[in-house]
Amino acid sequence: MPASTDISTDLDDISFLGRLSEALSQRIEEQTRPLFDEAGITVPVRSCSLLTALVEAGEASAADLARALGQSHQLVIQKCPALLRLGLITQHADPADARRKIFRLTDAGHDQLARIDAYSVRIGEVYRALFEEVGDVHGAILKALKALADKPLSERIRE
Amino acid sequence: MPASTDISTDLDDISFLGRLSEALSQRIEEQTRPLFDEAGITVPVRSCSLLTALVEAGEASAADLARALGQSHQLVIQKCPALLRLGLITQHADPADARRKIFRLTDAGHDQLARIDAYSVRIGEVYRALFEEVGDVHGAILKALKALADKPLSERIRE
DNA sequence: ATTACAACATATTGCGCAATATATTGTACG
DNA sequence: CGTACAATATATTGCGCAATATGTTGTAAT
Repeated sequence: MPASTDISTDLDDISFLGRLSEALSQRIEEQTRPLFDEAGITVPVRSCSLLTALVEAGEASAADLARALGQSHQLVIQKCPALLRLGLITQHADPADARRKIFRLTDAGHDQLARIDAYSVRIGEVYRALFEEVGDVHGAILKALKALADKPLSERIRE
Repeated sequence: MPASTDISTDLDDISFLGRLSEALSQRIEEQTRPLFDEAGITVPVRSCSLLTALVEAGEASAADLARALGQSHQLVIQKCPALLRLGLITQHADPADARRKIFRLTDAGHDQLARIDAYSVRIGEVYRALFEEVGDVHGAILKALKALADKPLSERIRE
């Protein structure tokens, strides 16, 4: 838990938006972890999407998962050991390609995914209600990301 | 730079909002650093507010700065060595209280702050324009933070 | 005065991620 | 063929932060 929940609203602070969105990210993760614990979900919050991608693919290499998730290959590789340790996935050599190592969900992994699925319905409702309360954070952030990708700050500042 | 700029828009992904806001935070920092370099600003993007707080206080201990910034005391302590190395601040023992160590801005620190100040005007304009383009991300995130502080996910999910 | 406690600074450790480097294996082209 | 290159996995390192633990110094209560 952060030492304070006070967030500067000062526009003069150059990095304000970065710090704001980081604060939001932290608060969400903070509040999600205990809920997961309560629901018997041991999966790291940030690896849920990895498991989802894996169950959809049936089996996949780290590189496959990275492509499916839009994450870096190294990041996937770094997440997998924890999931192996938790017994949620297994790793096998690919007989057809000695470079690849294939991941599969274990029964425990499927069980966890089922719990997550059951949970995600409810959580989706909560977020939708939150959005109605405070405005479409989701959409606004997406638009901001797209805008910054299309025209970076370096361009914007020269106009 | 992240391997991909693709962001999942899937509401079913439980941690989607956290990952979205983190992505935004990263993109902003990514794009801000080169601008700083170009403007001769060596200050770590995330320490700008620390310098600002210090110049406003004149002199301050780490605990003072933490209170002013709403950050944890330890975080301030961890940031200061880099600023000392950059020659932007100095550290002195407090003659009145042997527990405290007092930080002050150096001339180089003031110079950096002046550059940042000059920059922050322009950058404020850019952000305001961005908000008009994509909606009030700033305000939406603030509202979401406040809403989650007032009523955490754990409460919301039980309704 | 002594004792307990609060405030402060600091070190250590761990987490999640990025960046870089390296090694291995497959593929395509000369 | 063999040589260059692409793809894959992995280790190492560094950054920014949180959490925890420790030691020191001031303060207040008895």
